[in-house]
Amino acid sequence: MSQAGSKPDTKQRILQIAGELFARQGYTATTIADIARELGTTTAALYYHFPSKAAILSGLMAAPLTAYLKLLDGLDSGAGTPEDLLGSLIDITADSQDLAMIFDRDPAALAIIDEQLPRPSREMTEQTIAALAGPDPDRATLIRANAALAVTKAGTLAALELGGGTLTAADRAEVLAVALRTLGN
Amino acid sequence: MSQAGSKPDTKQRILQIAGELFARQGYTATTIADIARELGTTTAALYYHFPSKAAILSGLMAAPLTAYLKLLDGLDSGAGTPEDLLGSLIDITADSQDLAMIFDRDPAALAIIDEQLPRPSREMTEQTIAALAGPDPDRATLIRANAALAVTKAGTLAALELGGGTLTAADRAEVLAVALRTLGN
DNA sequence: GTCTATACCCGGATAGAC
DNA sequence: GTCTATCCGGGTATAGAC
Repeated sequence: MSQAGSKPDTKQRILQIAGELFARQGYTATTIADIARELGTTTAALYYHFPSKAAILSGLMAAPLTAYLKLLDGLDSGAGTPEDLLGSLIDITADSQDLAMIFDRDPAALAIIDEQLPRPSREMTEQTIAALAGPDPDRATLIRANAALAVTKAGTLAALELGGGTLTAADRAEVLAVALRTLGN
Repeated sequence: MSQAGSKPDTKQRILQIAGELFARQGYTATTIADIARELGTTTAALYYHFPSKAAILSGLMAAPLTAYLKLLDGLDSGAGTPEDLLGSLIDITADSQDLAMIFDRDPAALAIIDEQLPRPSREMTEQTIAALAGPDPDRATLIRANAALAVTKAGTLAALELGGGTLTAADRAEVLAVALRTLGN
């Protein structure tokens, strides 16, 4: 609860700073000292707000990861066209921003995340590919599914950069169209 | 020159082992001890063959990096259709295998590579995108160029996995076709 | 060319005062 | 809630014998 209105409480500032640094330098390469310096305090002060470096990463990942898990649950229930799925993936990527980069980048970070995940992230990716590829896919279809998934990530990140951090409606539509075309039709 | 025929000299074995480990765990996360264990010696022995961990990475990157630089030089000379370029990118990715993953994965590894590169890798990527996008690209074209580049990487890696480490002619053709379709035409 | 032993540094984390 | 001081572990790298 703490203060009601303004104060951008320290916890949030830490998360924001860490998010940027992790995205730019990677999780492992970013030190607690880096974050503290940017925050304007000492490393010890950080540990009042978070019990560990891994906890900061978790705090950062919690929301997007929940969204992704929810999306996958929806897949089991059958519903959803490839277009819906690709669109959701674009939105999750855009919302997370920095996170999208960490996700399949720093293996050390992945290991930490995997620990507190109902199922390994690897399986989550495979399930996504399977949903995109449809039943009984041949090699070419699997390749296209992998390619389409890569397009949602790379395309969204490129669009975000072009838009200075925001994903415009037009750019979103373009990324989605390209991803669909990559997938096959 | 050392022994003529058989002996898979230690230097090469180290490079091979390191390549696999770097790809699987990332450069930073892989310790000299990991490599030594796999090699069946101690860490000290490694330093007889390589002066540093970074040197191992460099030894691994030299060939594919040269190929990539040469490819970019060709771009300046005007020649080459997008199809040629995408095809070359697929081949470089397939040849390097492990390396493709390290490339834009571990930022620490990137920093090491950048040190001994005529120009920063970031510029190299930008030049590649520019070549794919063509002159005076609009936003949509830039997004597609980024997407197509991502497809060559993700598609090739997926195909390699399906093929158990080898890129079949059919798979190569499929990846290329998909990348071209992603690009626009 | 490989070993044992160890120096050295850096990063994460803790203790306890203020 | 932040500080100073410090511990501790792990990882790179070196010294020197064999």
